Amino acid sequence: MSAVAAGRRRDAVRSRELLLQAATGLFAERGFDRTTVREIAERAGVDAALIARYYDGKAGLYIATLRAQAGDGSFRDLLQLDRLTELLDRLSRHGAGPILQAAVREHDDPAIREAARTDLHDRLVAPLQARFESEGLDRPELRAEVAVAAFAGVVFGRTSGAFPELADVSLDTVVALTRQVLEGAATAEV
Amino acid sequence: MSAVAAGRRRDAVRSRELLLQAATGLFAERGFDRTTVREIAERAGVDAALIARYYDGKAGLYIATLRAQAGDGSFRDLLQLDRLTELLDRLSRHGAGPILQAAVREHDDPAIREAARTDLHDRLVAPLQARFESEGLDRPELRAEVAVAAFAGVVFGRTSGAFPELADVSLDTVVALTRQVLEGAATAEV
DNA sequence: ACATGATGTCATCATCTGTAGACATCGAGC
DNA sequence: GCTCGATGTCTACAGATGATGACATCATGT
Repeated sequence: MSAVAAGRRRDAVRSRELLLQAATGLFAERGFDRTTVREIAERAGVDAALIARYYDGKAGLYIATLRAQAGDGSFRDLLQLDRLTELLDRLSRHGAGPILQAAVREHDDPAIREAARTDLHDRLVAPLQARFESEGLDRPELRAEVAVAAFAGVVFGRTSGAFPELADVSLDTVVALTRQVLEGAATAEV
Repeated sequence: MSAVAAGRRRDAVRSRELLLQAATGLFAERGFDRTTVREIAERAGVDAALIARYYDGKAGLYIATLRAQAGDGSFRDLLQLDRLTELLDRLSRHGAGPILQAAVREHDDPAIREAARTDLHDRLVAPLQARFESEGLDRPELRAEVAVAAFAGVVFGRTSGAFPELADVSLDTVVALTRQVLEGAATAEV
């Protein structure tokens, strides 16, 4: 019988997937540094040594979660209301995720730095930049970067415990506020 | 001869001060977790064991740096141009510092969490809140929190390495952009 | 059925980190 | 000059962490 078709008790593909999902959740909740390979393995119900085997270590697994997230959504820009709403909702609930974390903290591992930087740019900065360009604004990339940075600040602020009001407010309200903050990056005279 | 008046070879006050300064710099550059007591001691030119003796451990030293910064500046709000300029300048140069770091990441130690939260509120949120109140805006505290969170995002974005344009741009330009971002939090309809 | 590669498990290592305590040395007051 | 508290230095420990390799077990093709 084909191994792929049957529900195998030993299934490398499945183990990889379990690790990837567990890692995605934990990295989003606690960040890269504060997450241990043993925690990931425990949540995945898998032995920790498999991280080294299948992902060449913790850093490789982190990059894999980046790559996985990279394909999960559209590339619409943050100023489209549904996009902003969806992102704020998901990120407030499950944690900021590896891409936004790169906006706020530099990683030690150069491979991680580069992968995160690329993803952040492609998924969040570039779409906004394109919009600003099409609107004829000057310095579109700079404006897009500022907007994404401010967006990251709001997202982290919602989960950091430092802003009680911001943490408790309704999604719609945060969306309205954040939208106006992003507009600020577009309308500033530079 | 009085011990305090003379330049003593053994001087606890001086050792404490050296540790505090070294810790302030390192915590700002790398954050709490990534800074080790041995690094702090080395930069201070002092033995690491003195951290435990004089500050009751790493967490105590961190809180001491918070307290020290708490008294170093005025309590003007971020929308005063000179205040915004001064802060953006300093934080871009020396790193975000412990207070803003609390805006973005939750600390493990409850004592640290509480101290950082209080300082963040008193020094940044409350002044903005007062301004918004005096302008007759609704939800002044929420607006102030959003503004500070966005501000933190911009500051971290400048040093995270993820935003090349933002990192390189002149101080005046960042100030103009950030100011408009903060205004967004004030003008949004909620 | 058997050989072989794939997959999983386990024990262990090397390193780093914060902390504590023993010990040494200095300096002020008598 | 001596004593004793203050200050500094050194070693070591206990826990955590990422990584590694040896070994066991399963599944597949023949």
